[in-house]
Amino acid sequence: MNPPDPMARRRLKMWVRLLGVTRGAESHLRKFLRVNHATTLPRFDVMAALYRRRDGVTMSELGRMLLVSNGNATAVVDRLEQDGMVRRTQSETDRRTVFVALTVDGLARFDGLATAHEAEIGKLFARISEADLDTLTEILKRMGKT
Amino acid sequence: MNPPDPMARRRLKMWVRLLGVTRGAESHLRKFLRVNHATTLPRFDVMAALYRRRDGVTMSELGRMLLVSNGNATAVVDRLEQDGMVRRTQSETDRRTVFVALTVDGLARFDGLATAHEAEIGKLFARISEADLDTLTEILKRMGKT
DNA sequence: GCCATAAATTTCAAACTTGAAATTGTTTTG
DNA sequence: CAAAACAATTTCAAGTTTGAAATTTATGGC
Repeated sequence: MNPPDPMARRRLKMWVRLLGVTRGAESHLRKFLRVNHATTLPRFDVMAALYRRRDGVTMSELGRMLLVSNGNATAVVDRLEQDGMVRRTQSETDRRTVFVALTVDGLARFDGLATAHEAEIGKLFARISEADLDTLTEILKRMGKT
Repeated sequence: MNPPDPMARRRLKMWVRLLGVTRGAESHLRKFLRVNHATTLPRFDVMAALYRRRDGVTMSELGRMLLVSNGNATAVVDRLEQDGMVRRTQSETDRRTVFVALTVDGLARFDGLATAHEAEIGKLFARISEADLDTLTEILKRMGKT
């Protein structure tokens, strides 16, 4: 009925592997953040985005950076704001837009988190050879274009 | 304070790329399944797992196959069961364990879904060269060990 | 200026996800 | 056998995530 397409089949196999590796690593990181640092992956992701853009981003930009919906960004930022990790500021020139940025506390908190996170990633992928690592990064970079 | 570790840094860069590519593809697939097939990614994942193991799996196995928690598996299976796509059966030899399997309807439904899904993956990753595809799959396979 | 349209964010309901606790059933061990 | 340890699943509360609808504000054409 459907003409089997060998290339599509191979792409599917790749996708299944990709998903497996990513989910496995995410599980590991979630547990690491929870057990060792009493936080979660989404919170970490938001703080990391705000760390990269220290002078603040709008909610829309934040969602775009993390590839999550607007509603999601609002929810996570709400909780981080309650914890005093981030601060919202209304734009002066456009009252629709809201800037989010790390507070001083948030920045201090993230400093520790980022170091630990990087070290954990280092451990998590320690078994990958240097050659594979570079090849993989290159291919992923090409895939990311668009 | 923290000795910068160039290898860990490179592993982190790779991880950020990996996450970006995976999230992007997941978003695309979610939308595809919703708009064209009125279903969701988690539902599809469960049905795909049950398709691969046509004679049924236990709830624990299902969770392990998909790398999700027990509670999650229960919830998605509950909804699929309500829709008549899957069926639960208690084990005769161990009354704690429950087998889940696709119903006839579920199987028919999945047939269409799987074809469309594979074709969409084919399109989604069409830009990857054949060489990259194989290299990537090999590396991911090595990473998946363990 | 006024109105339609567009843009930024929040709100909302539903679904998904997690991890811990509770339930139920099995196995091991004293 | 009884008790303890273990195993499979469900339940539960909290958090995450989505996409659509609602809200508020800006902008462009008339």
